[in-house]
Amino acid sequence: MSNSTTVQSVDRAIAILEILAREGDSRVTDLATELDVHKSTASRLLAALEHGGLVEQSGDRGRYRLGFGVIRLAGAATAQLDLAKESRPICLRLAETVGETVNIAVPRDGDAVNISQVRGPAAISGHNWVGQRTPSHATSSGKVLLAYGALRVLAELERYTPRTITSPDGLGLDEIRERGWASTVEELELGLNAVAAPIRGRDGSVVAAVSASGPSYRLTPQRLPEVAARLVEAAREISQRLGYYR
Amino acid sequence: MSNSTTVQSVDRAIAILEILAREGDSRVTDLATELDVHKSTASRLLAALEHGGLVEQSGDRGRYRLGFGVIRLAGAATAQLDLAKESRPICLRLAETVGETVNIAVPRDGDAVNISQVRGPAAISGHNWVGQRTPSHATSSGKVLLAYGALRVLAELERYTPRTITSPDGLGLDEIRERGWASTVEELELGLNAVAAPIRGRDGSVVAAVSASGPSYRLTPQRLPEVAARLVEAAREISQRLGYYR
DNA sequence: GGACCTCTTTCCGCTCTGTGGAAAATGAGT
DNA sequence: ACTCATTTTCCACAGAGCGGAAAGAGGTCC
Repeated sequence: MSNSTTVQSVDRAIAILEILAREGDSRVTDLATELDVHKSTASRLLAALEHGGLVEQSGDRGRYRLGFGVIRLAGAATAQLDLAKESRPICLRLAETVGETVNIAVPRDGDAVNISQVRGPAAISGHNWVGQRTPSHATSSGKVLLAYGALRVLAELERYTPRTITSPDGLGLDEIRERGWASTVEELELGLNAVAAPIRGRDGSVVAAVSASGPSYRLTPQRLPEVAARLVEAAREISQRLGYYR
Repeated sequence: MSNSTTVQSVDRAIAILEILAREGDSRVTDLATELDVHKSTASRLLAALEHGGLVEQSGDRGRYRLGFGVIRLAGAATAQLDLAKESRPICLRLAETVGETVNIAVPRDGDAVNISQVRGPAAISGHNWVGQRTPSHATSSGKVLLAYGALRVLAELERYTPRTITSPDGLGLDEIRERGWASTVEELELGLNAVAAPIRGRDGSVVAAVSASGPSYRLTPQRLPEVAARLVEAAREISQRLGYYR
C-alpha cells in the first residue's frame, strides 16, 4: 500500500481535521495557510466536512471546530474495537477447550454476520465464516440474536436443508431465552451442527453471540448441552469485559 | 452554503466512515456497491482514510473498520466543546456583574488565543478579541497561562507600550500563583487594563484563563482586586463543570 | 447610516486529479 | 499446484477540483 494510491482532497480534508484537533477553533484563512492551498479550496473542503457533520461553525461565521459527527463515529469505533479485542483471548481458549471452531456474530440488517473466528485444533474443520452473513433462523448465533430481540423474525423462513425450521413458531425462541443458549442441527448445511450463547453490552442488551460449530459426527446433539455450558460462561466473561455487570 | 460547493471525493470518504460506523467490518467490494462506485475507487478512498488513521484493516486483507484516529479526534472535539459550552453562561453573567468584556483564552503555540467573548453592557468597550493571538507576557490571560505552566516564558519579551514588562523576572509569576490571578495595566495597549484567573481541566492542570478587560479609566488598578475575586469564582465554577474537583 | 476594510463564500474557465476499466497481485480453498 | 474471488495498482481521459476573481457578509469607524 503505497502513497501513490491515495486521494489528495481526502488527504487534505483529514489534515484539516488534524489541525482543528490540535488548534481548536480556526478560521478559513488560517487553515488555508497551514494547508498551503487557496482560501476557496479550504472553504470548499470545510463545507464538505460540515455537510458530513465532522466539523461545525462555532457561532461566528467562518470559525470552524470539530463537530459532533466525530464523537458519533468514535462511539461506534470504540464499541467495535472493544468487542473484537475483548473477545479474542476468550475465543482462543474456548476453541482449544471445546475443540471446535468458535465465532463471534453481530446483528446486521436482519442477518447474523460473523466478525471473528478461531479454528479448533481438529484436522477437519468448517468454513471460514468471517464476514459472512448467515440467515438468522438457520444458525445458532442467529437464533440467539432473534430470541433476545437483536434481530427480527421474518414471516417467511427459507429452507436450506430438509431439517431447516421454516415456521417462526418452530424456532422455540422462548425456550432459548429460558435455557440461555441456542443450537442448530443440520439446519443450515447437512453435516453441520452449532451452538451459541448471548453476549451483552454495557446496557444489558444482547449485542452479539459467541458460537461453536463443527461436523455433526463430532458435535453431536448429545454433546450440545456440555458445549453450551462453556459458551454461556465465555459469553458471560466477554459481557463483563464489555462493561455488563449483573 | 449550498450543496454545490462541496467536494465529491470527501463526501464519499465520509460516507465510507458512516457505513463502517453502521455496519462494522466491511469489505472493499461491499463498500463499493453501497457507494455505487467502482471497486478501485473504494479501495483508493480507503487507502487515503487508512493513511490518515481514520480506518484500519481488521486483520484480514481487504476488511476494514473504523480506526483509532477517529477516537483521537473525538477526544479533542469533546474537550473543546466542553470548554466553550460550559463557560458560556458563566461569562454572560460575569459580563453583566463586572460591567466589562469577558474572554476565555487557551494556550496555543506560545500565545494566549481568545476563543470566546461576551461584551459588557458599557457603550465604550474594547476590541473583538475572538480568534486573536495575544502575547502571553503582555496580557492578563497570558500571564495566568505562563504562571501555571500552560505556556513557556520566552527569553526576549517584545515591548508594546512604555509600560510593557520586558524582563521575564519582572512578570511576577510566583506572586500570580500565590494570589491566584494576574493583571495588566496598559502593558499591551495604552488605555487598556485587564485581569484574569485560571481555569482547570479534569486532571487539575490549567487549560484556559477567563479574563475581564476594559478602558483604564473604568477598570482602574484600584478596582482590579474586586474584579479578580469575581473572576476567580467564575474560573472555579467553570473548572468544576469541566470535571475538576478540589 | 455610510464608507471602508477584512474575511468568507460563490462562480467560472482550465488543468490536473480522480475515475473506471483492465491488469497484476494476493490469499483462501481444494 | 491450480482455481477462483477479491483487492490493489496502473493508466488514459474527462470531469471534478482548483485558484483567481467577483460577490457576499460582518465589523469598525466617523
